[in-house]
Amino acid sequence: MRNRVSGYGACPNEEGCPVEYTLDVIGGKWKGVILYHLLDGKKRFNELRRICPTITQRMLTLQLRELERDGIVDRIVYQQVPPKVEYMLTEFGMTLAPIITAMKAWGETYKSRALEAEAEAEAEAETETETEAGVEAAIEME
Amino acid sequence: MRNRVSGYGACPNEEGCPVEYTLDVIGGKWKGVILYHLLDGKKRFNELRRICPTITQRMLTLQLRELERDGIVDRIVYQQVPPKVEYMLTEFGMTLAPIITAMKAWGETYKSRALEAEAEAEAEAETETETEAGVEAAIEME
DNA sequence: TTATATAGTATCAATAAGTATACTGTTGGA
DNA sequence: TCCAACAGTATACTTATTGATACTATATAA
Repeated sequence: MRNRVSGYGACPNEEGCPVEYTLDVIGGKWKGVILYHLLDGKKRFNELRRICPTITQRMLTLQLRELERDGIVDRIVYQQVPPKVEYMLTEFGMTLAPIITAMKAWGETYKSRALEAEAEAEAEAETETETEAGVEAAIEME
Repeated sequence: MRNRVSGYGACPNEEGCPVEYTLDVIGGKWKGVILYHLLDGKKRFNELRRICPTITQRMLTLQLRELERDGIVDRIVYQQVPPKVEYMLTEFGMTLAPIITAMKAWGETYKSRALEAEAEAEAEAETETETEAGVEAAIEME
C-alpha cells in the first residue's frame, strides 16, 4: 500500500512477472545491503548504522520498517534503558539468502571487471560517438 | 558518475560491500525486470514496452542507457526507416543471470506466502499495536 | 554537572528519481 | 491526405530519497 511500486502484475505474462514481485520486496535502495548484513546474525540499530554509514538514520528506520511489514525481518525491543532494539531475519526472510549471496558473489567477482568495462565504454564514447550506427548501416531486414 | 549512489565503498568492511556494488549496477528500479526479459533473447525497444507496460518510455530509455553504459546490454541500431533498435545482453551482462534467476525463483515460490504474511501483519497491527514491547518487557542483559 | 549512549521521531529544505504528456522525423498503407 | 509505427526527446510535474538539525527518555561515566 504505502510505497508499493504500481501493483504486482505489471508485466502481463503468464507468471505475473516474478522478478517484479521480488524487487517489490527487496528493491528498496538499501534493503539488499541491510539483508546482507543481517545474514550473518542479528544486529542492533546503531550497529547497522556503523556498518553502513552512508545510510541515514531516517532511511535505515524506513527501510527496516518496510522489511518488518513484509515479514522479512523481526524487530525485537528490549524494555531497558538505554533502549535496545535488535533486528534479525525471519524464517521467511532467510529464504532470500540465495539472492543476496548471488549478489555478493557477483559483486566480489565482477567489481573490477565492471569498472574496466565502464572505463572502456567511456573511452569509446570519447573517440567516436556513433559506432553502432556506422557499422550496421547497410542491414535490411525481410 | 551520473546517477551513482554515493560511491562503491560505502560500507567500510574488508570486502568493500559487494552487495552494494551489485545494487549499484542492477539496483535501478526496472533493471532487474529488463534483464529478466533480455535473458531469453534480444528485444526491440517497443517489444520491451509491450512486455512491461508499467515502465514509462522515458524510464525504459534511461535504464537501458545506464545498462549500456555499464556494459550489461548492447544497443544495436539498424539504419532503416522506421527505426529499428535491438537490445541484448553482453557476455558480461550474462554473468548476472544467476542473480536474476534467483529472483525469478523466489518470486515464483514466495509470492503467495508473502501476501499472507503481509495480511497477518496488518491484522496483528490492528488488534494490538505494541506486541513486542509487552512480550520482552522483563528481559535484562548482562 | 554535564556529556554520552541508546533508538529512534519531527521538521524543514534540497535534490534525485520517476511519471505523464506532447512532440520529433520518416515511410508505407488506407 | 491522414494515420500508424518506430525509437526515442523535451517539458513540466509529482514522489522518493537525502541531509541537517533538534528533540525524546533514562542511566551511567567523567
